[in-house]
Amino acid sequence: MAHAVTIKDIAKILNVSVSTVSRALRDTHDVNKETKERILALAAELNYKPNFNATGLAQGSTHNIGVVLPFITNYYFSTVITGIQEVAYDNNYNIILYITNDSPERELSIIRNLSLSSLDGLLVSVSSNSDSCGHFQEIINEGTPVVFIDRVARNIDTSKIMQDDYNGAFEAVEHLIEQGYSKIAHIAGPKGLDFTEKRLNGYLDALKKHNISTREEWIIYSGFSQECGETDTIHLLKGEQRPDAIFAVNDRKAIGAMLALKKKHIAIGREMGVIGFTDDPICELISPSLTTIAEPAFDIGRTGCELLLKHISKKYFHPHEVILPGKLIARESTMRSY
Amino acid sequence: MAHAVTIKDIAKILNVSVSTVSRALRDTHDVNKETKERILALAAELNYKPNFNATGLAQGSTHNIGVVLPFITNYYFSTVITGIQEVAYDNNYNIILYITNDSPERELSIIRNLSLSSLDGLLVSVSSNSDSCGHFQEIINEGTPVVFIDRVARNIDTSKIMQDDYNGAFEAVEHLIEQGYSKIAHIAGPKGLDFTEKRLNGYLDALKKHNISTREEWIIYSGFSQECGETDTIHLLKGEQRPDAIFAVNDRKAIGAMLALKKKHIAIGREMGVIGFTDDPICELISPSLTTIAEPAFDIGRTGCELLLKHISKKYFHPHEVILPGKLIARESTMRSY
DNA sequence: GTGAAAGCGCTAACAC
DNA sequence: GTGTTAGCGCTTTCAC
Repeated sequence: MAHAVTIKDIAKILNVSVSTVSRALRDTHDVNKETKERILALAAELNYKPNFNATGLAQGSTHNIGVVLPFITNYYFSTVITGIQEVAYDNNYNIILYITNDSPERELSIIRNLSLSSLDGLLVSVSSNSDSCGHFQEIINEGTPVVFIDRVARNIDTSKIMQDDYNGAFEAVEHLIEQGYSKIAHIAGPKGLDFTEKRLNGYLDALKKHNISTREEWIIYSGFSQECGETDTIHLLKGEQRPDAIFAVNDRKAIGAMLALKKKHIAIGREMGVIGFTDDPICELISPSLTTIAEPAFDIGRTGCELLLKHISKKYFHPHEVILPGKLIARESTMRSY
Repeated sequence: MAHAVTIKDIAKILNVSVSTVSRALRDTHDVNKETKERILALAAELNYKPNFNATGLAQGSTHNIGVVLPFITNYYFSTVITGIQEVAYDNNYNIILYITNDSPERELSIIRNLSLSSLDGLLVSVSSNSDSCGHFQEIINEGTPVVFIDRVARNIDTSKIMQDDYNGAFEAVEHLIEQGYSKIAHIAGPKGLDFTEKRLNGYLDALKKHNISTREEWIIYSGFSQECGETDTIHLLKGEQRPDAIFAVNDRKAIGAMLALKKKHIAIGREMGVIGFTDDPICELISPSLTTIAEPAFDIGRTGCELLLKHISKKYFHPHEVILPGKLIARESTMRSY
């Protein structure tokens, strides 16, 4: 194992003290311009890399940030983490990944076992059903900054990055109206979830703005899965009044809706518009392609990481709440001419 | 910022020396059973957690393993990393993620800038087109263990985890034959890629075993995208002899093939069987659902990480090559009765 | 079986 | 502007 070059080596070769080398390398204090250049040159030549364990020990900081996510095997979270990684890498930070499998118990055990001394900060998206968030507050109290992304803990006073669910839904429904649909149903998520309600409100307000009425039975609450989307749609088709468009709370349910419509030989687009939410790559793969509201997953990761780094570097950085807009991606499933 | 409890604190309280505490905690050397118990009890009570920076500095090891992947926003790699994470977490290792965006330049720059002193080992899946792998050899030479997963660097003597492309393809084609298809085409990847060729050979050998002939124009080399799958299929349909089944090198291309068949109103399953490779979740979402060979993504991650940990703990652990089998998932796209 | 002390690589007072 | 020194939390000889 080749001995890694240290500042001591550089100091010896250049006949200066280690502190001078340290100062030159970090560009702190005044160092004679010429000796500084010599040091920098030699460091580059020897391919010197600082030992993070040592810097960490000496100044109580590591270059690690923890990232706690429910899972990463879907489009949304894997994109979020890619955004985080980009910022972290550019700033010479490592990301340490923890996956909770969306289980509150595992989340708790991860947080409890966290070695805070090896973490400068934490980026977290809480598990669903994680009702108590005391464990996060504890960490913050102990001095480790935490930034929430996407799934935030309401009651904790720290920075949060979310997407604009309300306006995304509003825009989705307005798009349907513009395309000439007027009997618009909403297959929603379960009642009582924050972002589900925001999307519902966006739906209601868009209809209101355009003086379009809805019907109670056109709003169906159920789970997030494709099967739910299918069942909900069958239910809608059986109703007294059949809608001519469906706004689904996410792409999965929209796809379920499309499958149900296909089985009933109802022409998607022409007879019944369908719009989703997320912009999973699958939207483009299916036929007809699915109109949706693209969530700013990558930017959520990036912004979250940038904010966390500010919390880390500035001791008294004030918490920010950032809401990022989504973007309508119009495709075939809402084209009347399709 | 609450002061984290250190072995010094424990030592002071219990009136023993720090070395005794250290020894007790790590279960090394002989420590009086009773004092050891007292130490362990107090450590648990105070919620003592070792400072990885300090242990790392002292014994030249960190608890970090680097993971270098081309991207993580697809099903395969996000599942691989979930597997890695699980093993790492169970063994008290952190994973530090690097994403190359499948760019050889970025890969090189990441590897060159790696602070090896903060990494105990490296798990890597090389970028495509990354022809020179000297940078990995350098790292190994400097004493950091490297394990390759999925996309391996052929010429480097270290552990490698791959999936069984040959037998997966063989099984896929044999499945088609069992279902009664006999004119089987293969839409392959680009020529010259390792795993593409293995899948091609599996295809050829399965046909040979069953004394079924193929035709030169039934084997088409092109890219991995859905569009390529579509184009290839249109090409096949125009040919002199129309095949009655298509084995696609991956699910993406299989989906492209299905889209092309739908446009031509050819019944998938009954008139033309289609089989893919990977088992992307989309296989279940589309209609008809897509038969495929499931790649053992999770196990690849897990096994890779386990192997790396062995390399880290045992100085002279001999390199292993592990080939994990895939699994046939029969769905509608290869049902003649569908 | 246990303690004292040196040292891992680096930073930060403090002197000069 | 630069060197000396102590110390971050832990492990590890080396004594006893």
